[in-house]
Formats: sequence, C-alpha cells, structure tokens
Amino acid sequence: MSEISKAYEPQAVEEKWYSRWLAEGCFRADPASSKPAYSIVIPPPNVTGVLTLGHVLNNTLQDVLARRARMRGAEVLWLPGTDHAGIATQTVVERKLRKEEKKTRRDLGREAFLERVWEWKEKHGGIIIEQLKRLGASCDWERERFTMDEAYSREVQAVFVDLYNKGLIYRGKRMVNWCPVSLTALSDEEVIMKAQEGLLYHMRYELVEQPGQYLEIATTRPETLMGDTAVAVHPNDERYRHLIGQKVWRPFPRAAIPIVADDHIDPTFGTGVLKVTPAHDKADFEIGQRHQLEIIDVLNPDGTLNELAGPEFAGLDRFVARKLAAEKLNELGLLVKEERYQNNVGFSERADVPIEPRLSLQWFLKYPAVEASREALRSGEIRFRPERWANVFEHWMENIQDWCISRQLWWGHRIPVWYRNGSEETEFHVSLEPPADPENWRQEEDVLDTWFSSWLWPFATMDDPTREKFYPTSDLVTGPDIIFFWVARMMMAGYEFTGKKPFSNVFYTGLIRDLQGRKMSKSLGNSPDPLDLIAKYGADGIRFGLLRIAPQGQDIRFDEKQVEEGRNFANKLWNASRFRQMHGTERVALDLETATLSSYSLDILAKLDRLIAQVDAAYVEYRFNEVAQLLYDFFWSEYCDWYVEAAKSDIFSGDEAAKAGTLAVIDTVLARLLRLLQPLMPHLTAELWEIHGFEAPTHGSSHLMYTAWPEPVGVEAALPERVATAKQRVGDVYQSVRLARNLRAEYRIASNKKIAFHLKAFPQWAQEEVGTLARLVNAESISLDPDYTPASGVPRVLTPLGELYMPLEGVVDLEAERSRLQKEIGKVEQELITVRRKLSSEKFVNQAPAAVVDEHRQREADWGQRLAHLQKMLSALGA
RNA sequence: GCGCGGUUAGCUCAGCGGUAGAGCAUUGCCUUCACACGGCAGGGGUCGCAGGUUCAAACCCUGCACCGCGCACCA
Repeated sequence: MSEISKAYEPQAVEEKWYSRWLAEGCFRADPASSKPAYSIVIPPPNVTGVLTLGHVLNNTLQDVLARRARMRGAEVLWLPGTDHAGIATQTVVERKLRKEEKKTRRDLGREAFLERVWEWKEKHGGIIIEQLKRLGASCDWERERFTMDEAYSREVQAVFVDLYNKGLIYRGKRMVNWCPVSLTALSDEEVIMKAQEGLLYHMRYELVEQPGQYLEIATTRPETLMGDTAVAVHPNDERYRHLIGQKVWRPFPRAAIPIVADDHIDPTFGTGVLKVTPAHDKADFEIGQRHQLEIIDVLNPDGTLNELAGPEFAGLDRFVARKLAAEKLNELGLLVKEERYQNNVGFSERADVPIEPRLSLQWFLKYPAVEASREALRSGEIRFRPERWANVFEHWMENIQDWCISRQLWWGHRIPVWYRNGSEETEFHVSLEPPADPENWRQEEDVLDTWFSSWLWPFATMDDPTREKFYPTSDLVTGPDIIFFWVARMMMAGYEFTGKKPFSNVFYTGLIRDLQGRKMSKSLGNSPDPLDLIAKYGADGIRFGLLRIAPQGQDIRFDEKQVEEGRNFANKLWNASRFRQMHGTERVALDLETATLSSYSLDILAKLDRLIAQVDAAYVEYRFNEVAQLLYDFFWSEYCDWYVEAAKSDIFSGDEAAKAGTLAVIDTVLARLLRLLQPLMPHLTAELWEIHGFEAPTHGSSHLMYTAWPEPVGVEAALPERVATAKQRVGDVYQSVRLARNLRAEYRIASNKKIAFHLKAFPQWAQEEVGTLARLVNAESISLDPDYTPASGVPRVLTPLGELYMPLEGVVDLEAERSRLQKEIGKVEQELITVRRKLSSEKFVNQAPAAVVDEHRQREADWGQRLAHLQKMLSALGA
C-alpha cells in the first residue's frame, strides 16, 4: 500500500467512484423498501442553464442531506429534473434562429418553431444534469423529470381545468405587466423594481375656461401625454379646488380633458397635479375607472408609439419619444423645467427592460389553499430555516394578488381552452380534451406561466407508488429569492391537490456573491465556472470549501482560496491515510478492556466521541458550516497535529502491544471520520475506505455510503477514571510542549536542531510521558535529575510538567532570562489581579452560578501557585 | 415609508452572557522517516457609535450611523 501517491489526485478517483455508484444503482430509490423514507426534490434548474456556484452550494447541501439519510438507514429519493423555463428557453432558440437563419419564430410558425425548441432541448438542454454528476450528486437519475414531460404536462393542464371548475381561474381584461421585448404579460413577481436616475418634467396645460392661465403638472413620462384623458388633483387641495370640473388643453393631439378630483393624489408631490393616462399606468387606470375616463392606448406591444400618438411619434421607441415630447413641449412654451429625479421603475426580470403597464385580456388565478399554507407555517407543520424567512412569506401571503398565469409565448403548456369559431371568444370549452367537433373550435394561443407548472413539482414528478412512499418530501433546499415564485406556491398546490404539505422543512441557502459583494452574473463576468474549479481542486474540494463558509441563510462572498482550502483538506486526509498504511495494512479491532492504550489514545477517543455528538447537534439545526468546521478542526488540529505526533512514540517504540493499541485507535478514529465525512466528500472517503479495507455495520450494501452513521465509541463510559486522568495529563503535556517550543523559537533555534533539556520539580507521572514530550519538542534528551542545578542564565520556562531548562552552549544571558521571567511574572500578576478583583466582589460571589465562582477560585489558586513558582525560579537566577 | 439582515484581526468569516477565534495573508525557523496542497513559533482586534440591563455584555435591550436585501410606493 506504500505505493499510494504522495498527493491526492481527485480526477481519476472521482470518475471511478461515480461510475461505480451509477453502475451499481446506489442512488436508486425503491418505493417498495421497508426502510423509512427520506426524500428531496431538486429545485429544477432551467433546461437552458449551466452550473453556477449557487447550484454547487445548493446541490451539495441536498447531497449532504441525502447521503447522511442513507447512512442513517433511510430509503432515499433525491429526484432530479429540469424546468422548461418558458421565456428563457424560447428566447435562446429565437436568438439562434435569428442569428443562423435570419428568421423569427413567426416565419416558422408555431408547430415548426416548437419542433426546433425540442431539437434544441434534446441537443443542448440538460448540460447542467451532466455537470451535477461531476459534483457527485446522488440523485436517482433514472427518475429524471422535465416539466414538459407528457405525464407532467397532463397534470398541469388537469390542474388548470380543476381550478377553472372551482371558479378560481378566470379570464379578464386587466392592467398587467407587459414586457415589450418578450412581448408577453408577466406576473408581479417577475417585475423587479430598480432605482433609476431620470428627469421629472414640469409642464403646463392651459385652462380651457381661462385662456392664458395654466396648470403645472410634473411627470416622468411625457411620451404618454398623448394618452392623457384627464388631469387629477386631490379634492381637498385648496390650490385647485375651484378648478375641479373645468378642463385643460392637452397640447398634442390637442384636446380638452377634464380636471377631476381623486383621493389617490398626493398634494405634496410635485405640483399636486397628476396627468392621468389610464392606458399606461396602473393607478391612472383605476382613476380612469372611477371617473369613467376614456382609455387611449398610444403604445404598440413592442414599446413603440402608435398612430394615436400622432404622426410625428408613430413608430418611435418610447424613450426616443420621451425626448421628442419634451422638446415639443419646450417649443410650445409648455415645458417649465426639467429636474433630475430618482424614481423606481419596474423591469422585466428576464429581458431587463422597463415593463409597460398594459391593459390586456389574460387568464388569472385566485390562489387556492392560502389559509392552509399560512397555517402550516404557523403551526410548525412546515418549518423554514432560518426561521426569519417565515415573516417574509407571511407578509407576501397577506398581500397576495391574483396571479396572471397566461403568457404570450409558444414554448410552454398551452392553455386547455377552446373558443368556438365566430363566437368572439365568448363561448369556450375548458377541458383536457379538445371539443368533439374540433374543426369548429380554436385552441387558446397562450401558454401558462412556467411557475404554473413548477408549483406541482414535489408531486407531479412522482407516480403513485412513489408518492405513496416518498410524498410529502422531507427537505427542500433553495434560495430565498424564490420564496414567492416557488416555495409559497408549492405549499398552496400541495394542500390544494394532494391535501398534504409538499415538504416538511425548507432550508434557505445564502446567495453567493463576489469579493466586492456583487451578485454573480454573466454580464459582470465575475462568476467562476464551477467545472474549472472542479478540474483544479476536485469536486470534494469545492464541496467542502463551500460548505465550510456557508453560514445559515447568510450571503457568501466567494473566494477561490476557500476551494483551495477544501482541496488541501482532502490532501491532508489522503496523507494521514498514507501514514496509517505505512505501518501495516492489517486492521486491528479496538477492545477498550484489553488494549494497551496511552493517555493520548484515551484522550483522542474522548474527543472523537464529543465530535460525533457535536456534529449530530449541528445537523439537527441544519448548521452545515459548523459540521464542516468541526470535522476540519478535529481532524487537522486534534488528530493530525497532536494525536498522530504523540502516537508516534508508541508506533516507533518497539513495544508491540503499545503499537497495536495505537493503530487500533487510529483505525477507530479514521473509520469514524471517513463515515462522518462521507456526505461532504463522498469520492475521497469512498476511496480511502476501500484502501483501508474498513468495515462497519451497513444498511444493505458494502459501499461506504450505506454504512451506518457512526455511534460514539463510549470510551468515557467504559473507562471513566482512566479517561479523566488521561485528559488531565494530555492537557498538561500539550501545554508544556507549546511552552517548550516557544522557548526554542525565542532563542531562534532551528526547528530541526535537537536540544537537550532538563526537567525539574515534576509530578511523578511525568516520567511516563517524558518520551513523548521529548518527541514533540524535538529534544535530544530530557533529563529528569531532581538535583539538576542550572547555571545562572540558562533559558528556562515553567510548564505544567515542571521547570524546564534548556542549557545552550554560549547562551547564558542572565539579564535576558531575568527579564523573560519578570515579563512572565508580570503577566501572571495581571491575571491574578483580574481574578481577585472579580472574587472580591460580593455580588459576584453571591449571585453568579456556583460553578462559575468555583472556576474563578480554581483559577486564582492556579495562578497563585504559578506565581510562587516563577518567583522561586527568578530568585534562583540570583537577584 | 415599513420590514429583514449585516457591521468582530489586512481579507473572508465563526462565536451570540462568564479570561476574544479560524482560514488566508504577514514575520521567523524548518524539505526531520504522512503531508511544503506541509510542520512549529510569533505579530496583529478598545468585537460600527452612544446609552441601558446585569455580579458579569462582542453576545440581551434602546437609539443612531453606514452597507445589503425585500415589500410598498409620489406622477
């Protein structure tokens, strides 16, 4: 086994294990299993998507949960798949079509275009699925689903029909958010408010009844004034009260429009006068309804102006028209001023252009099961972690508006509605099947919002036996940015259509940002390709690195250093295993009763037991970063830096019993550690498990991933007194080591130089540990002569094991030693003062918990003893 | 405007009532028989500011400042 390479090389190992797991069906979920069920559905990435760091974090967390559940004896289903992502996918294919064939989708026609999209999907879609495999995701790939699969589509349409029949879906002409680029309506959630630097134009409209008198109006959108059908003031605004009911001249096209009074107007904003454009603003539309105003739509769907805006404007883009309108007002002497102004403008999430409020005929949904969903969170039937996201959810649910679910796209689930030809769409048929006489009917052109299919994901992806076993799902891992888009809607769909919650826990990850705190985005080019990172550091490296810095629901600033750290950790594990293999490949079982166990061994076993308990506790709270950190600290610091170094005494001692005992402990620690790390670093741990030939109880397969989650060794319960003594001694030895190394470093002694030490005034047991102490401080020897009399000025330090002297030829500096000791005494005195001040406070002694007071008393005694000892050493130096 | 986060070592972040921590970076020593993707030792912090509660506050409370996010919006 000594031929294992010096550095861990992840690529080959990761590939080997992943294909082995696939070949052996390790990820397969069996609905007929008698094991308890554990299930997760993947948040389906867009079929157009490529893996981002966000996906890496999100899916690593899911994998950790799934893998740990397997080790705890669950039958695990992690169900993967992709989302058809209506607008995104259609846009990608349209762009390609335009670029390669200079054609639009309309040139091809609906059917031919959809064929192209499917072709594209077959060829390029689902890249992300292959990328997830590189990460080590233990999804049951045989169950991969797509939101446009036949069965899934049917379920989507059935849900539409059902909701229609329940009276929750209706069609209506309403103000919707219109995307002038995608040419479709959007839901409120797909609109992102952004602060914009713009201009506030102050213009004036002449009063019809009082020529030469003007009403000043402030607006950010002069290009819509051609659609103004009124101006409005607040009914109680003294400045304008007398004008209500009169008229003003709209300058172009010139027309007299009324001055109306409406409560919606804020008299303190601008001039207190609002131009009312019912066709192009939601609030204006409502004012228009209240006052029966005419609606003049001056915009085309693509955001250009139409002929109603007048010949000069027809065909102009809205932003070009804005400037022109301002110029024209200026020419007419109607522009009072322009001032810089910051306001919020709604942008289309996909196309990243300002949306237009637009009156159009759309399908809407009144959300079902709203109360059941809210109650689920309140009662704890569903839990969010971190819990603060529940407030966000609650707030949204409170103010919930009907959902515009129709989209003017081709790629998606076509709405199952047919209109009778010639009926002006007043007679229609809502059903899964077309009407019996299809030639007389025409199907609705629109498709459904992508999220109208995603909200069924937790159950529409499952067949009956699967649902029986695995639904409701256990955990959901997703980003808080889709609480409304997805999580809330899944809850409503779950209760409405299955009568059950869709999941028990929702874990919200943080967003991954760059070092400047910016969101990762393609356009900024600040998003590293995870595949490159995997190639460079290994999948386990990136997994561990991200896990370690992923606090609960907090945003993360990503630094490649963190991945490097993960890689280094993997390498350290590799080499610790290599070290073990160098001392024999035979496994030695640990028998606590009979084995020869050093204090160090007992101590590390106790620490291992504590680690297991801490890791379990962290998992209960979904504190993944803590899990990673605990394992990292234990392994690197406690195990490698301290235990293994100390254990070398036994390994190289020639005492076979001591060596065997130590190797058994090493095996015990490594075997448990590999199991604890399996969910985090599945490939590396699988490889090492096999190299070592470890064995453990399993849940039905010999793979590490199916071994039982580790139980504590129970060393403290088995050997309470010996462990207590060992802990005390090991603590003292390690502290002494630190002090001795410090002494060496202070005298600038090269790390590799062996030094002879003398130890005085030691406890009896120190004799047993002096060999290990010598090894750890790289001592030539440590003599224990009680009569040793140091020459004046010999470097010395007081350790828990006694006075340690480091006689060096030519280094006898009385002054230096005196000042070193005095400095040390000064520190100890300071500590004593602090502790004594505390203990002299009556309130502290009477009111603090007894344990805390005792701790302080103990501290006082320790420091006091130490002070006395130091003073003795100082006087021995000769004052 | 309302709400939610954040502010701790040069950087990225843990800690969230009882003597300030990690990784990276930095300084010095070391290629000694697991590992230089490494080891040892060190330097570096009045825990955003101001009050308060408490025997004890980085941690709890109140206010303020700055950064980020969400919701709602005034044209």
